[in-house]
This record gives sequence, structure tokens and C-alpha cells, in this order.
Amino acid sequence: MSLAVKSLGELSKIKHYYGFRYLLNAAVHEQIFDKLKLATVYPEPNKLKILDLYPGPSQHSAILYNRCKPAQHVLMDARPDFVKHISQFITENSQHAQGFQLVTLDPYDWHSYTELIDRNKVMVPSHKGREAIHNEFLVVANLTGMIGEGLFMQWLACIGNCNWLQRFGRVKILVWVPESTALKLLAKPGDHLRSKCSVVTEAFTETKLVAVMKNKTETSFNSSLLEKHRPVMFESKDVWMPSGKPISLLEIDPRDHKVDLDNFDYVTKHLLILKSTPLYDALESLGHGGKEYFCSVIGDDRLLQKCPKDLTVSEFIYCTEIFDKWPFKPDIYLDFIDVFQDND
Amino acid sequence: MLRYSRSCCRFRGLKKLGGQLRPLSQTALLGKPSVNTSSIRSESANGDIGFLKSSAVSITPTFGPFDNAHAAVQAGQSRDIMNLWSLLEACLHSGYMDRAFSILKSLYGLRSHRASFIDDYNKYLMKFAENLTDMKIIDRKLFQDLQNVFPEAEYNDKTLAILIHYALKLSPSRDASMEHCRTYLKMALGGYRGILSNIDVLSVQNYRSLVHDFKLIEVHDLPAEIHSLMEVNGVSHENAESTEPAVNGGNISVKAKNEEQGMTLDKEIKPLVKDASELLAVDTIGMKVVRHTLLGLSLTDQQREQINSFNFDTASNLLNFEKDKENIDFFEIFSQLKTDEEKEAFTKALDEFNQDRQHQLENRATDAAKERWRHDFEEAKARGDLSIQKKLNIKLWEWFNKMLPLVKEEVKRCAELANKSSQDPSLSPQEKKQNKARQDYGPYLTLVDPEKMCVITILELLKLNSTGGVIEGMRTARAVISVGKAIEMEFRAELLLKNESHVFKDVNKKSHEFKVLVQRARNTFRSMKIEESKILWPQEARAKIGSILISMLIHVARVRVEGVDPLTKEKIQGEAPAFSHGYQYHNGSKLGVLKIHRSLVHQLNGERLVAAVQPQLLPMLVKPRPWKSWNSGGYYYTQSTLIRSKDSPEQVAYLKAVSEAGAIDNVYGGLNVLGETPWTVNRKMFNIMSHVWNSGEPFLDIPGNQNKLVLTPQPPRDADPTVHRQWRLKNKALANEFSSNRSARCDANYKLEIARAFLGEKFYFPHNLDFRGRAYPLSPHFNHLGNDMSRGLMIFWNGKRLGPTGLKWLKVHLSNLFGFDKASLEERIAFTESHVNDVMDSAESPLNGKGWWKEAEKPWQALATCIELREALKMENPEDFISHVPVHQDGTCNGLQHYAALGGDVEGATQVNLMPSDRPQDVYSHVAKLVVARLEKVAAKGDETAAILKDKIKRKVVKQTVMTNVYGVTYIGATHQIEKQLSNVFDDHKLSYELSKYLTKHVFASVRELFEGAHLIQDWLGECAKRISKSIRLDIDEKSFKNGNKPDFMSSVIWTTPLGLPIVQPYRENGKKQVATNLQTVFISDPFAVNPINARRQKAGFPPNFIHSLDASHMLLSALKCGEHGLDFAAVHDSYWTHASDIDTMNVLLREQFIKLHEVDLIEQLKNEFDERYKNYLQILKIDKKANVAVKVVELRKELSQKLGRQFTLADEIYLEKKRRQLMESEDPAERAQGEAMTTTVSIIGEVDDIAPLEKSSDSSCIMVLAPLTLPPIPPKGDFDVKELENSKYFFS
DNA sequence: TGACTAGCTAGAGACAATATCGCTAGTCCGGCC
DNA sequence: CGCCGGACTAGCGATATAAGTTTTAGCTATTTG
Repeated sequence: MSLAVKSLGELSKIKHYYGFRYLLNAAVHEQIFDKLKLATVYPEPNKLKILDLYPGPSQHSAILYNRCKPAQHVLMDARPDFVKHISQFITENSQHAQGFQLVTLDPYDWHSYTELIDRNKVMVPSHKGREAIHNEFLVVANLTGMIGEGLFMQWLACIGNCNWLQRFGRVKILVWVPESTALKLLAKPGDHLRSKCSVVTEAFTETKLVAVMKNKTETSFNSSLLEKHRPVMFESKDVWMPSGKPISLLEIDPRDHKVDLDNFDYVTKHLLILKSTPLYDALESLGHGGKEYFCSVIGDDRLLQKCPKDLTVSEFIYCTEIFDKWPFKPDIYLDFIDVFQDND
Repeated sequence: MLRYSRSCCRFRGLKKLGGQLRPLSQTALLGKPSVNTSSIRSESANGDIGFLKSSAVSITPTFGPFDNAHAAVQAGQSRDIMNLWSLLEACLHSGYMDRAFSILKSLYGLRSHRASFIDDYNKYLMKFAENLTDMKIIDRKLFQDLQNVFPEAEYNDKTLAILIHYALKLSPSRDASMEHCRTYLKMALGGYRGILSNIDVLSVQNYRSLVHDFKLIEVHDLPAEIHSLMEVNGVSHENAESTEPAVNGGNISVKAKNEEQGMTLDKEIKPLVKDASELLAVDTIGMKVVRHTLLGLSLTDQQREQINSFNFDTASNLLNFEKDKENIDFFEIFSQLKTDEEKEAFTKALDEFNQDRQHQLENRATDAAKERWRHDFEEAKARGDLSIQKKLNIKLWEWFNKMLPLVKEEVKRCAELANKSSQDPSLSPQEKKQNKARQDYGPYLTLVDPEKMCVITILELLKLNSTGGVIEGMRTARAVISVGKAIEMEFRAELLLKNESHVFKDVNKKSHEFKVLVQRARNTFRSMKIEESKILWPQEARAKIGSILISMLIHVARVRVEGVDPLTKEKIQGEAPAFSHGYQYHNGSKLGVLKIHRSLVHQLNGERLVAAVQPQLLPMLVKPRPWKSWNSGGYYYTQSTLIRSKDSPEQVAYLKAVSEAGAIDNVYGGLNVLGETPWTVNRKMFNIMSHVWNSGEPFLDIPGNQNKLVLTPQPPRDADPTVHRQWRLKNKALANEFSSNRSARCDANYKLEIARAFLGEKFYFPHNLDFRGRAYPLSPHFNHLGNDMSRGLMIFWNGKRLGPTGLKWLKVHLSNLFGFDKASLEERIAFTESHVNDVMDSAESPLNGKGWWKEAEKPWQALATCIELREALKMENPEDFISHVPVHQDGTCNGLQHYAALGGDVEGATQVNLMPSDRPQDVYSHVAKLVVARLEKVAAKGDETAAILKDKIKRKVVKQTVMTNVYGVTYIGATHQIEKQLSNVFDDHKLSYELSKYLTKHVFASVRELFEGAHLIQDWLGECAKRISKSIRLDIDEKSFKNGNKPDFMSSVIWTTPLGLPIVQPYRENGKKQVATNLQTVFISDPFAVNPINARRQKAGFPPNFIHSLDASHMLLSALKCGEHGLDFAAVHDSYWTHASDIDTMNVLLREQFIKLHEVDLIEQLKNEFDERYKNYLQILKIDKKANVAVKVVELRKELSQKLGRQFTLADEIYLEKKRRQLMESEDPAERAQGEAMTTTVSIIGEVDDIAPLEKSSDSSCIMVLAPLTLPPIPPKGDFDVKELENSKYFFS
């Protein structure tokens, strides 16, 4: 027996979607999960724990649950209308919903996770090494709302730091994000959208584009990207709320890395401000005498001619290493400003 | 004979040219312009303190290019004009004549500017003629330009003055010269005086030639200030045969004439003084007299010795910035003088000396700084001590020397570029780009001596260290603008000086008395010149030259640095740029920063950076130039404007209009009183503070001298994100505290150093106004508006005998400073008397004693008062004590006082001491009581929150909120204030925040309850502001409708204060734009841009701003009256200061003035003004779809829409309405009838008497319509009669 | 039916600033008739 | 000679940036009289 899968027609009756958008087409979801081959990553469903963040209407949750039959599937959502809906859904399906449960915690709040895992021990994932992707824990999330992008960027930092849920190992995350975010994250060297977050994504994760909305407009994914990822395509009519920006599904596989995050952060952040200025000049903005120092260390003139937006991850890492060895490097922990302190 | 009428002149003139007759001057053939001298000066109505006259002018002003709101055509152009002006000026002074000429053409092209175009041309002509040797060329040039290039421009008197000036200078023979002058004089538009009044063009020598040599004019044709200079000479030289010596000139003393007599004219005309600095050395004669006068006074031997050895050469004896040098203590001498005669003589001598010093101060500061660096460098070199850890000044000197050639090179390139007509094609693209940029900034870069620019750049950057929230550095945007501004200021000062020396170049000041005359003439000249200069460099130009200079400095400035090798962990020495340009993020937005290397910052911490204080902005050694017009007053060589309207040229426009109508003389008068109060530094306080400072320890509000910022250790990598976040926040907090401590310490340092410089000096604070009319001293850092420390450092220069009341008030003052100010006066006196031992102890050993004074609310001022009190009490009769400490009288919640008076609110008036009472009422306690009552009531009903809170409400909890409530504090802001208080009681942060939110509601409600009338008025003001700022103005808003039905609202709230000052709320959307500079683009707003207003801020700001404009009026009126009664007066908005003995007088006066202010119903007056000013404005309303008019409107719209074949927009409706009104105003009756017959959507709505009942807020059942703007009716006024105030002794106390 | 409230959502807001890119409209130049 | 097309560029507008979320007004649906 399995959970009922409600249709878009039914689910669209929920009053508020709080600015989030959800794909509500069971067939497409099936297609997506087919593509993800979850069974290979999680061979033992009885040990699998799924944390579903901002599940909202939870259509995908039901489908995922039905397919995997995980030991535990926790939905975390605190938005009143969804809480109401999910609770009701679980009640309706109570006999088929073992391990399928709702916690009304706010996924935005870090405390929700310590609450869930460490304090109430509602869900306690196993600790795994960092050799492979965690095979007993999966995170699913929808970050298509306003706060989504910001929250996702912090999750990225968590991957880098191996904290938050990533302390249990290299935990896969399936996350719905606005298409614009996906574009940014997947930008390659030379792309005008290349930014710190794309570099970080590339450095700390292996990210795949799983599903995208069919789109006539030009400002979408370029063909080589589509070629590479071959994402599932779905119609915009399958997405609720009907108005809003297009959304995409990403599969995030954290990497095992050993980069000094703070220095890396500082270097990429500053270099990418002058993304089209050759390193030769851009390096000066790293601190007093940056140009002098880096030029004396970096022999490769070709590298110095390159612009930050064209640098590969390994080149950024190279720069970070040089930066770290700089005797006169600036204090990277004082790299902020108090804009409200204005003395006139 | 050459006085042709305009039309025949052109015709005949040209004919003559073609014929044989060659006139001496072609220019004479130009038509004579018609003169328009109509002026509308209405007589001041009886009893009007400014409002009536002023509002009459400002409601229908005729605006110049400063206006950015009035005429749509002009709107886009005012900015262009300003930019062109400034570029023209720059090109002229840089000698780019061709470019200047093409700018002239652009200016000529701006229609709205046509009328005043000739002034621009005159500037060009003046410069054009400068290097020529042939008068004919000048004359021909002018003729041709006005004939061919600028045919619609007409010469004016100044043009003629220029011609005369050069005719006198260049004509080959005396006869030719005379003939020229004769011709030009005859071309005068309205008599000779018009020409001759241009004392900035004609030199004294010119006048002499015209009067004495050619006898073309009479002395009385000259401007009054020049008379005296002529006559002195006239008497000695011409024996007064042609002039009438008695005319106006009776004030010349016989002595002066005698002294002049020995001189011959030849001897007198010396070779030109080439530049300003040389001119300065001439003045020493006067100083001998000063010395002589001073020595003639009864002095101690020591003082005599001091004066004898004192070098009165001002150039070498400016202010004393050296730590171990002592200037003469003029204050000490002055206070010890016994007789009034002696004091008078002393004052005269000192003032004279200070005149010169002030001049030096405003002009020579950059040189002084440079000299100091050089001096230190040479000294070190002489010692052979150029060690690695160099002294700061030595480093600066080195930077200066490295930077200078770069700057010179750049200046050269700019000059070359300007002189080259075509681009060199062989240049690299980068060079081309650079040259392109040079075209922009070139003209500005070549105006000031490169040496000075280097010094300015260095000083500015050092001064900006740790500003703008940057840890070790500054914001780039601020830096480039500051440097640019400083360069501009320098240029202006130099320009003024140059002009001055040009005009007065041939005046030799042999005698002391004569010099005084010259000085007077000069002052007039300066005023004229400053008033005339309305040109401001565009921010863009400032930023550009700033960035050029800064990037050069970055390039050369290097410091020794220390680092740690990451591998070996060894300390490494190295060298790095002292400045580094980079970026920082805040909330995802980038911010350009200019970092200063830590090692330099450390060095800076230990330095005394006085030199960096803009010397143009120190307190003045002489009385400020009295305010006479919107931009004339304050400093002598620096232009200051009456209103600090950074980005509101609109207000300037109104201000000019009313100022020219003479409607704000009371404002000027009040400000002048404030400016004429002489101060001196309280030496005892200075010594104490100085001692504390030098210890480096934190003391009261002076933070200690911490050199290193210690961050907390980083949490482990895999710690919870919250932990990481906390750590980051903690570090931020630490860094912020560190940097704010540093800037607080730096600020205190400035204050102390300025105070040191002014020890024993007599000084004044020039004041100007903020946009609401509140007065502020122009000199930053050190003034009486500063913090407790600043205030504690200052005393009145004049002393007054305490007398019986003075002593009492001094005691009251001390009590007030301790915060014990809600008791009756007697109790306050008792408070002080009961602490008499503490007073003595504090005064005798402030630092080692019990330190009672430190417990005061305002400790430094309390200490100063303790000391004063002790001195008095030590005397046999304390009443004989000569007191200098200012005693304050503060309004109790001044804003509420005004509200209560406006609303006639009896209960409120009583609470804020407008009603006579035995003891002062304490609003705060009263509100606290009300709040408690409310809470108890709800608590009784079972509200738990109320129950928790009800015992915790103290006066202090509500105080700030009650106070700021008047100033429109938001709910959130108030919550924060209350939370701050509650957090002392409740430990739980979250709980206290929740409680505060709850409590705030009750406090607001209580205040509202207590000041019912006040709040009705506050609401009314807010509603008016809202409607006005959402109103549409027919004459200009047409095009702001580009986005269909959502217009850009353009009308600010404008009102006239009781004193006649027009106020324009400057809240507009900030039209900031990116400007490319050398370092980065910079985000700056152009003050001349016309932006839509910010309705929200207009609304939120109006009620408090209106009240502030009233308290400002009250203050200025009181100042004026106190001035009339011979009181020394100072004020900090609603805190009025004078000598202890004069407090009683002041209190009477200020109450009188408050009554006078509120005798008229100000709200009614405001409503009338609004009704008049916004008479023809429209507002957008939502009315019921089903109402009769609504149906009609919809029909009309449909009809017109069909006719138009497209959607009928609000813009169309406005256009139609505008047309209708135009027709109705027409002269032609047929057109008028046509207008009457027209039906527009607005006219339909206008037919309804009262639209209000039809209004609906939010529903789909309503439509948007345009209606005439109406303002809500005034709330009813209560029964309080402001006359009651007369006997309320606690009104201000 | 209307009024009031709570709570959501969106819209401005202090992205209290800056780099970069793409688009457009104007300018300049050369070639062609 | 004049006209036209194409190349070029200045200038403007849009967009992304980082990464705990800011406040507030207005709108809608729910609740209640």
C-alpha cells in the first residue's frame, strides 16, 4: 500500500503558497526519480532516512516515499497552511504512512535541526565517512521562495565547512531552486554569470541539473549545459503557483575537499568583483601590495592575463594557496564594514 | 551723441562702419539695452516678523536657474547651467580660451538663461583681455561677438567697466585712454554709478584716474566704500578743487590725512604685488600700532615682556598649534584690565590684530602644513636621523616630494591636450581613453598650484582615516569627493585673494588709519565677490580630480611594514603601499574602500592631526561677516550659505526670492547675534582634560587609547552554523566598537587641539541654518553644540558680575547639570548648597578628590561650574564675582510646548509648564503614571503582560519615548528605546523585547491621551503633507505621467516660518548615479537633478519639521531680543544660554517672544498659506463607482477614449484640464467662454461641493479620479491662552 | 450585507554601491553615385 | 556633391553581487455583528 498522490487540482486549493513554487505533476516526478536512480545510491531502503524541507503540498514527498519506502521520511515545514494540509494528509493516510511524519519546525532556522536531531532525536542520521555519498540519508528541499537563494548559499557554505547536516557525511541534496539560481550555480568559466557561488559550487559539490521547465525564452540554459545534464523537462502549467519565475531541480553531491574555506572565500570574493579585469590588476585589490607580491610569485604570465571570470576552480585554489603564504596578507576576518557608522 | 535708441543704432552703426567714419570704439555702435529696473518691494506690514512679507513673495516667486521645480522647460536646464558655469570658470582660469568660448556658445544656447548670459560673457571678456596689449582687439572682439555670435545678448554696465579698465591699462596715450573712457561711460545703461559700482573690475587706481586725472566723473559717483580712498588722496594731491570733500567722507580723521600727506603718488604706486602671499607681508605697520596700544595698557611686567617679545607679524604667528609653545593669553590680559577705557582700547587693538590673523588662517593653512613637514624633514636630516621608523611628518614630506612631479606631469598633459586641437592618432587605446577623461577633469586640475593639491590630498586622506565604518581606511566615494571639494575650496579662496590683490594692488597702506579704510573697502569687495560666486563644481568634477590625485598618492606613498612568514613564522620587514584601493561587501552591495595600512594607522594614532582640520572651518578670531543675503555671511574667504541645503537648490531659490525682498531680516539678525557672542577657552578645564587625555586611559566619555583590535578565537570548522554566525557577529561588534572608539578619541583629540590653539584667544562661531531654520555653528569639531566635553571647554569671553540672582542661577545651573532639574528652583539651589563641600572638593582636586562631579549627567560642564562656583564662594562677597560660565535654560520638552500652544491644549500646556505653577511639571513622570494606570486597568482584567509590567514603569522608561514622540519616532524606534530601559530590569532579551512592544503601545496611547490637542495637530499636519506630496501640479507634471496612470509626484511640502524663512522639505528620491573616476565608479547624487519626491518621508517628516521650524523661530527671535538688550547669547536649539546674572532678563525675553510667536494662530496661518500655495493642484482620489459624478466621469472618459482611439490616461486628463484653465485665464473673451464651456473630468468632480463622503478606500467598486486638492479642516483649538505663559517661571528652566 | 481583523504578499528599500554588459541612438568616415 | 551605409562609441539601463530576514502598507479572506 502506498500514500495517495494528490493532483494539482486538489493541491491548488491550499490557500497560500508563501511565494514558493512546486512541480505538481506525478508523472514528471516519477520521471525525475527514475533519472536520479536513487536505488543505486541508497541500496538499503530500510536504513534510508529522508529529510524533506519545505515540502509544501508534498506531492513529491508522497511519490518519493512510495518509491523508496524509507525507514523514515520527515517533512519539515512550519507554514500554517501547509502544516494543516500535511497533517490532514498524514491523518488520511495514517495506515500507510509509517515513518512518514511532519515536524512543524522552520527549516530556515538552524535551531530546527539541532532540535530535530540532537534534542528531540526525532530523526538521527548515521555518521558516515567522506569517501562516498552518504547512502542512508537524503535531503530534499524546495527553496523556490524569497529566502531560498540566501538559504541555499548558506547550505553551500555548510558543505564547505562540513557542518549542519553535512556533518553526517557527504549528504546528497535534491533541491528545487529558481531557474536564475540554477543558472548562477552552474555557470562555467567565461560565463558572464560566473560568480563566487558558481566557483564554490564547483569546488565543493558535483551539481547536476535534474529537471527544468520548458522555456521559450533565450535567457535560459545554454545548449551545452542541457546536452551535458539532459534534464527532465516539464511544462510550466504543471507548476503551482501559476505565476512566478521558472524553477529547476538540482542534485547536489558534496565533494570531499580540503580547501581552506576562509582564504578561498576571501580570494574569490574579491577577485570576482573585478571579474573582467586581468588578474594583473585585479590582484591589487586583495590588499596592500597585492600586485607586487602575486606577480613575483606567479611566473605564468598567461594566468596573469586572465580575467577572474575565466578562471577555473583549480586556478582559484592556486591563487588561494599563494595568498595564504603571503607574509603581508591582510586580515581576512576584518573584511567588512559598518555602513551605519557615519561620522560627519 | 552716441546714445542711440536700440533700433537706429544697429542700423546707423553698421552704416558708419562701412563709411569713412571710423569710430574709436566699435562697441559703441552696439545697441543700448533696455533696462528693466522694476522691483516689487512691498512695505512690511505692522507687527509682521517676517511671515507676511515673505510668504507673499515665496508663493509666486520669479526664479532663476536655481529653481528646479518651477518651470518644466527650465527643470532640465538648471543643472546644465551650473555645470557649464563651473566648467567655464575652470577653463577661464586655466587659460583654455577656445574651450571657454565654446562653452559660452552652449550657455547662449540655453534659452531660459539668455537674460543673464552677458554675465558669463563678461567673465570671458575679462580673462580674454588680460593678456592683450591692444585695446582695439578687445573692442573689436566684443563688437563682433555681440554682433555675430551672440546677437541676442546685450552688454551691461559690467561689460563697460571691463572696457574702461582695459582702456586705462592699455591705451597708448593719455588722450586715447580718456577718449575710450568717455565713450564707454556714455554708453552706461543707467548713469555712471552702474559702471563704477563694479569694484571687482575697476581697481582703485582706475578710479583715481577717472576722478583725478581725467575728471570724467565725480567722487560721489563712486561706491561709498571707495570714497574714502579717493578723498585721502584727493585732499593731498588735488587740493580738493574739483571734488567736494564733505560728501560722505566726514569720517576720516585729521590724523589720517596728515599721515598721508607726505606721500607722492609716484611713490605710492609700487610694482604689482604678484601673489597673495607677498601681499600679506605688507601689513606689518598696523601691527606696530597694535603692539603700541597693548603696551600702553596697565599690564604686569610679565605680560609686558610677553607682548614685547611677541611677534605681531601674523604670518608667523597664527594660531598656536605647537604643544610646548605658548601664545599670549589675551583673555587673561583682558580680564585683568581695570577700566572700561582700557578694555575698549585693548579690544580694538586685538580685533585689528585678529583681522589679519583671520585672513591668514583662512588662506595659508596648506602652506603651513607643508612647511611643517619640510621643517621636520630638514631637522631630521640635519641630525642625520632618517631612521627606518620615520616620523610621520618626514614620511609625508617624502610622499609630497614624490607625488609632486606626477601631479605636475599630469597638469602638463592636460594643458597640452587642451592646446592641441586634434587627437594624436598614434596613441594606444588606453591613452586615448585617458585623454578623453583628461578633457573632463583637465580644466579643474590646472587651477590650483600642484604643491597645494598634493598637500591637500595627503591631509584629506589622513583626516578620513577610520571614517564611514571602515576599519582602517575610508570609503573611496567619500575620499574622492572630499579631496575634490578641498581643492575647490582652495581654488575659491585663492581666487578671491587674487582678485583682491588685483584690485588693491596699487594701494599702499602706509598709515595705520588708512589701512583701516582699505580694510573696510576690502570687506565690501569680498562680500560682493562671494555673493556673486554661486558656482559650485559638479560632484562629478570633484570626484574626478579627487580620484586622479588620490591614485597618484596611492602610487607613491609607501610605508615600512612587518609581516610573518607563514612557513618559517619569522618576522619579516618589508615595504608596501600606504594606501590600497579595494572593495568590501555589505548586504550584497559592493563598497569601494581606500584602506590605510595598519602600520600607518598606528603611527597616526599617536599623532596630533590638527593640521588636517579644515582651517577654513575653525572658530573665527573676528566677528563673523554678518548675514546679509542667502550666501553672504560667516567666514571671510569661504563661501557659506545661509541654509545647509546640500541637495535642495529648490529651497535656495525660494530663499533668494524672499531674501531679496528683505523679508528675512529677523533671521539674519538672530543669526548675527549668535555669531557675535565672543568665547574663549576655559583654561582650567583644558588643563584637566589635557591631563586626562595624555594618560591614554578611558575617562568618562573619552575612550582609552587602544592600539590593537583583538578578535575572539575562531570556532572549529564543523561547528554549528549558529556558532559561526555568532562568532562573526561578535567580531563585527568588536571591530565596530574599536573603530568607533578610535573615531571618538580622534574627535576628542580634534577638540582638544583646537581648544589648545584657541587658548587665551577671543573667538566667535559663525552660524547658519539647517533646512528647517535651526541654527548650527559652521565650525565642526569644536563648538558649543558639541558634547559635554566641548561645552565644558568653553566660556564667554566677556565676564559679568554675578550679583544676587546670578549666584542663585549658577547654583541652579549646577543642579540642572546633575540632572536634578524637575524640582523647584529653591530646591535646586538647596541641592547645590547641600553639596557645597563636594563642589569645593571637585573644583580643588578634580582628578584626585572624591570626584563628585563625575556623577553628574553632564560631568564636564558640572566641573566647570563647580570651579566657577568655588571661585565665587571664595570671595568675600560672592556676588562680586565676575562670571564667564554660560548658564542654560532648557525648554521642558520644547516640541510639546509648541504643540500645546498650537492646540490651545490646557492639560498639555500645564504639563509642559506653559501655565504658571509653583513647581515645574514633569511630563515624563506624569506619562509614566498614566501608563501605570492603564496597565493596572488591563491587569485587573487579567492581562498578564500588564501585570508583569505595571510595577516597573519609571520615569526613565518612558522619558525618551515621550520626548521623541513629538519628533515622529516610529513604533519600532520607540520599542527599541523602551527595550533599552527594560533590559536593565529583565534579563531575558526576548522577553524584554516582547514586553517593550507591548509597553510602547501603551506609552503612545498615554501620550496621545495627555496631549490630545497636540496629536490632533500632528495628525492634521501629517495628513496635509500626505495630500500635498501626492498632489499633481498642472503646469509641470504633464510629462511625469509617462508611465500611464502612475505619476511621479513632484510637490514638496513648502511653508514659511513665522520669521519668514521659506522651508522646502528636501525629501526626494535619491537620484544617485554612477560616475566613472580613475579608481572606480562612484555613486553620487547630483543636487541639481529633479527627482520625484519621496512621499513617505515628506509625510513622516513634516510634523516634526514644522515644530522645529517654530522652535528655531522662537530661538532666533529670542536671540535678537537678547542681542538688543546687550546679552551674550548662545543656544542649542531649545537650550538658551547666557551669563548667570542675565538669566532673569533672558527668561522674560524668551517668554515674551514665545507669546509673540503664538499670538497668531499659526495653524490657521499655515492652512491659509497651503490653500494659497497649492491652489491649483490636483489630487488623485478613489470614489464610489456608483456615485453620480463617477458615472459622468466614466462616460466622459469613454467618449474621449473613442475620439482618441486609445486608452484615455490620467495624463490626458491633466492635459485637458490644463488647457481648460489656460482658456479661462485668457484675455480673449471668446477663449474664456470656450474654456467655461469645456468639460473635463476634473471639472465634473470640481462641481461637487464636498467630495469627501464619496471617497472609498479599497474596493473594486471605486474608480480613480482627479480632483482639486483640498486639505482637511483644522482641528479645533482649545482654551489655553498663550498669554498665561508670561508668569510661568518654569517654562524654560 | 458590511466592518473588522489577521496574516499574507509584495513593494519599496538603505542591495544607504559598483562592475559589467547589452542596447540604442547618435557620430563619423569612407565609398559610391 | 551629396547621400548612404557601416563602424564605432557614448550613454543609459539592467543585472548581479552576499548570504540570516527589513519594514511596512495594502490587500484578501476570515470572522463576527
